[in-house]
Amino acid sequence: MLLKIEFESEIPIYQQIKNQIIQGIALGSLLPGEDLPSVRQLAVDIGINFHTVNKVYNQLKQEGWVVIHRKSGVMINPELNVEKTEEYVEALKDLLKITTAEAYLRGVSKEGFIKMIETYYKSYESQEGE
Amino acid sequence: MLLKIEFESEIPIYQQIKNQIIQGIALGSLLPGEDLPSVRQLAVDIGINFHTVNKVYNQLKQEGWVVIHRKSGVMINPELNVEKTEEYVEALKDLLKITTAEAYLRGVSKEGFIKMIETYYKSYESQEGE
Amino acid sequence: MLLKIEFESEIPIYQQIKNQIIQGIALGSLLPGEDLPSVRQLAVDIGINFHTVNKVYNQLKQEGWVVIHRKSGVMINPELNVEKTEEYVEALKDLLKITTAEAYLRGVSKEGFIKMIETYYKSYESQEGE
Amino acid sequence: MLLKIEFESEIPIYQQIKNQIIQGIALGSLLPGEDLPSVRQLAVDIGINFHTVNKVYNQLKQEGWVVIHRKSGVMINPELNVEKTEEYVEALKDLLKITTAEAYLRGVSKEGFIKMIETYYKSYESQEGE
DNA sequence: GTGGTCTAGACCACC
DNA sequence: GTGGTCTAGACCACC
Repeated sequence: MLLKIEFESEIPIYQQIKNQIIQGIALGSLLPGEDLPSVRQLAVDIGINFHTVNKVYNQLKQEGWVVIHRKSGVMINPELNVEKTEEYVEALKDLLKITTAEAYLRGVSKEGFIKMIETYYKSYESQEGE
Repeated sequence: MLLKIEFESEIPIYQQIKNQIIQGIALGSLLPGEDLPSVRQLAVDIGINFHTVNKVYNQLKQEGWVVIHRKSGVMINPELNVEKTEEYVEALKDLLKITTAEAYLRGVSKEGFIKMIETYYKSYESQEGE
Repeated sequence: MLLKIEFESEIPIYQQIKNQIIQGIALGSLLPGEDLPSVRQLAVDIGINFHTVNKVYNQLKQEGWVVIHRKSGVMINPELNVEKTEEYVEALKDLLKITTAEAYLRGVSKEGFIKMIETYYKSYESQEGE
Repeated sequence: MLLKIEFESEIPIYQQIKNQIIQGIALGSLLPGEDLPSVRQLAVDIGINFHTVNKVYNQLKQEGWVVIHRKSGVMINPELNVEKTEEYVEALKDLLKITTAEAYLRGVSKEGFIKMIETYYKSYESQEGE
């Protein structure tokens, strides 16, 4: 698990970490039940304050991606308790609505857009059953 | 052009306005060359500070969506000077990467995801040539 | 809205604040749509650090009790988006199981226990329809 | 006496053990005068540090649930020296106040709440006189 | 003026 | 050694 943080990015550091962990799970490079570095260790590795990592882990816990154990630290939730809630789908639709609008106007073809989606989905699905 | 602002949303108001204007262009409800309300008029209509509208218009101009004339106000850029820059495509890919990862893990099928994309694209393409 | 914090309590300050806000909602002393003090103001009022209040408000938001608006601050969620999820009911049962066990052994009668429950429920229901 | 510890739970392990022993007494599966496993034995059985078990037993002794003899080990207090102290009742009330408030707001009816209480009490009372 | 992010450091509970 | 809580203070985005 290698995290690449862009400190100059407008995306907050804690969000970048969250994103990469969720992507790691989708890609299969982080498996359910797998340990994550401790709050303090990851902070040192990345070179940030441990509170920032703490915030990430707590949000991931709240959303069902990880479980936190006082003793043994943090691990990817063995039962990945995340769902396709109505709320989530609505937020996804809103995001895609504006994203496709701009993409369309900038000349990204429907086919090109869908091709990207398929590429990413394939990279996740290729992990299944392994 | 009717803007619906959700004041409780976590999306900044200026971003909501930008999004809806870009979507309006994609949907054909805002046509190239069409006038937009003045900064002060729109601010009053929505009930926000006119500095916020000012910021929106300036960003839209910066990105090539609108042109601003001191005399005649703001209009949708007749030549829609927006492009599929490498920078834009990279940002789009990054966004889709994390978005598809979470969607996949939450049980949104590739087909379901693509269907959403197609629906939105159709709503934009149906405006073409009119 | 008057908060009474016990600084010597073993219950964390942020938890005490959360509890009292939820109770305030149940008692009708905090109404949906009502403004809460700003993060910094409440911190000053109580005499604690604003980060502690921030944590409270963010958790309350996450659980659907309040909405946070960057400009106008925090208010009780007008639509109180909290539900009787299976997860919640399970946690409630677990809590009541151990609580009743100890109460029973310490000589709290079933009737006495239920009387307490009824008293609290009445205090909440008496607010309905007002 | 079978203890089920959830290591991923946010409830501390020592608290889980305490809870289950108290519930065992209430349910009659642990009888006054009955021997408990030795500190080291229980620690091995559960797979935890023996200091944790030590802490549990000492707290249970402190509260009057068990007696500890250096020679004969730990047993459920034959005289169950626990009482309905004012302090205990106050803490119970505080707990029920916040618990009912949230339950009420999440749509747990008074009747449903009381039904749960009655179920648990019945499971304890059915042991009486045996 | 409002909340959001990040840093820094102290002390604590659990194990 | 692990995470949890709280304080303190800086700087930022939004409005």
